[in-house]
Amino acid sequence: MRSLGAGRVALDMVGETVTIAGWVHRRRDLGGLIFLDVRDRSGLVQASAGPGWTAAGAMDAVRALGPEDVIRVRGIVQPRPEEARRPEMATGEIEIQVIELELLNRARTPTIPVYRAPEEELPSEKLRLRHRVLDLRRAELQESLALRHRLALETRNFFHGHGFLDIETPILTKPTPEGARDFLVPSRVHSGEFFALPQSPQLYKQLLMIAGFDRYMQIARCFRDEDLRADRQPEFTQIDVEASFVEPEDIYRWCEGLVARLAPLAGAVAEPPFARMSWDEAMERYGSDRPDLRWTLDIHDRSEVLGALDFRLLRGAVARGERIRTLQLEGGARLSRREIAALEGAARGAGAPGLLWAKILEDRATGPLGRFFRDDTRARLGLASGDLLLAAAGPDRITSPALDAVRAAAISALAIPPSTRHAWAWVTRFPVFEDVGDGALAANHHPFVQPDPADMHLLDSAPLSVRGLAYDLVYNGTELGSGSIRIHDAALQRRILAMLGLGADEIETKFGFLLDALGTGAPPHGGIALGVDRIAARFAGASSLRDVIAFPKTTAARALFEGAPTAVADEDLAALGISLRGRRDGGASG
RNA sequence: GGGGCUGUAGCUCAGUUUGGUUAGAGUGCCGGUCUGUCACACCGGAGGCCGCGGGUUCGAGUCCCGUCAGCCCCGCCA
Repeated sequence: MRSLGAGRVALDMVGETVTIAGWVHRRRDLGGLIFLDVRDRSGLVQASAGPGWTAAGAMDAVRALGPEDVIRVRGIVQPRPEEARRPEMATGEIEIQVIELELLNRARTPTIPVYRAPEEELPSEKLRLRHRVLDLRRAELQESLALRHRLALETRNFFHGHGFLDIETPILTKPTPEGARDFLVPSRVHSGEFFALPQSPQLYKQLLMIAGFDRYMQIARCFRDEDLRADRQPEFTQIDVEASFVEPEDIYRWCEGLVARLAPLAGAVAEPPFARMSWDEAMERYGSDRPDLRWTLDIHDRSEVLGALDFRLLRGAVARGERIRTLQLEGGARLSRREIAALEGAARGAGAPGLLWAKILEDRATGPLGRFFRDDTRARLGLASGDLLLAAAGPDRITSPALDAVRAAAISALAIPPSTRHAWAWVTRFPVFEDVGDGALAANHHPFVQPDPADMHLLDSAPLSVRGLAYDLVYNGTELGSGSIRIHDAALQRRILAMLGLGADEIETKFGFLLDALGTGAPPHGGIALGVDRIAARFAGASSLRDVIAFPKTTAARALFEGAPTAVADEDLAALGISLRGRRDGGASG
């Protein structure tokens, strides 16, 4: 139907007759001479129609074209006149002189424009999602989805090259008590019973290890029925990896090798080995388990110096066993009161009661904290004239997130240049448990993380101090992946589940199949899952996952194009043995 | 579940602070002129449930209450 893509027409084809097919991107009608930009996935090319080379009938057809009409053009590749060349465009040196034009399909005037003038705003996201086929025709989204394809292809090739098998796991699975809410799927055959869509293939990949598959990978769709964010969709895609007889180092090596091959596909850089940092160190130095290491600015514990000042608030904090932690900003004294107040606002927004500060001037220190400085305070803190000291006092669970937020705000306010553009890091040794109050424990990650053997003696006495063989891959402050070595011992797995508050019966009902499998001779194993949507969004420079997903959901978890979810007919529910409680919307449709 | 922002022509937005005659602009669309345009240019025209419902008022795009939708955030979620 066509001889090549519109964007592939090139200068060395001058004189050739070509046939292209695509959409009318734009038409410029000069009267006797008409120019068309013809677009397909490969790009744009200008077609010109004029009486010297285009028959009268074709001329009329060109005159009648509107945007997004689908056409086929046969013509001769010609160089443009000298003064009409556009070297900045891929096909700007040439044009196709129209001999023949066929209208393949008429388009109604697009509700939202595909063509966009320079600096013209995008239509609202609501309309972009409702008219997604038009939005997807834009070069940016075409390129984002093409990037996703290249990432997926390279990923499969990489793991294939390392002996991994791509194995599919079920979409209809067993509801899990832990973690996120499940999407439930009613079983018609077993009325009153439900499948769940997988939150991840976690248990299946462990079962595959136990079954002896050694090295598994899958680009897997995952589902979590939780509220959305710009970086969270109810269905998302993971590069899911698991291997047997491995240690964390093996996983790091594979992931670093993978990322080093993926990054160049998007013009990013990843140079292994990546930085390593324990969770404790990340929280201590950056207040976050996913620190943005493009900036080296870090947090210091200044309890000793600041707690000794005649400042009741700080003395009290230290007396309670709390700490005073600071960020010291070189040149930060140039910030205005208003700008510093914005930093304080960042701290408050993250849950801190406030933020203390001191401006270091030539001969003195000012501000609510600077007023209390002693003669030697400045020297003991290593502060220089022009610096700004920001301090937060309190328990770490308050000061860490607050200083993390302040750090980001300060970097932005002072326009501190990053020391690198691509900061990759492993954050390791996450706590196995988190405190959910009243002495109850929850799994910090999931209940299958292998506790560090060195911490095993703390399991009963100080479970919150137990670190796991768990690790996150962090890129520029975004968590792109998360994994761990798993528990392969049935007794330990049972013990951990019990610590999480599950009764013996519940453990058997919910996890009996796993424990049973572990008892059949499970190899030591571990793995990781990398977020494809996040990787693609980061690499494509997209601010939202929606820009790297063909048909994403809105923040209210709706699909605007096709209109899902939707009510269903009563008879369909009846067949599933389901009746709805209370009112329901009228628009039931089968 | 909670907080914030937004909703006016097909699209992008003014107008809402301080209620007042006929709600504007750009672009797109329709018609016309135009042989080197590429945001073509020029002339003319059509196009509005001011998200929806209620209230206050002589009078509501504008004020109040409710509601729906989109986006951002907290909770939630790795």
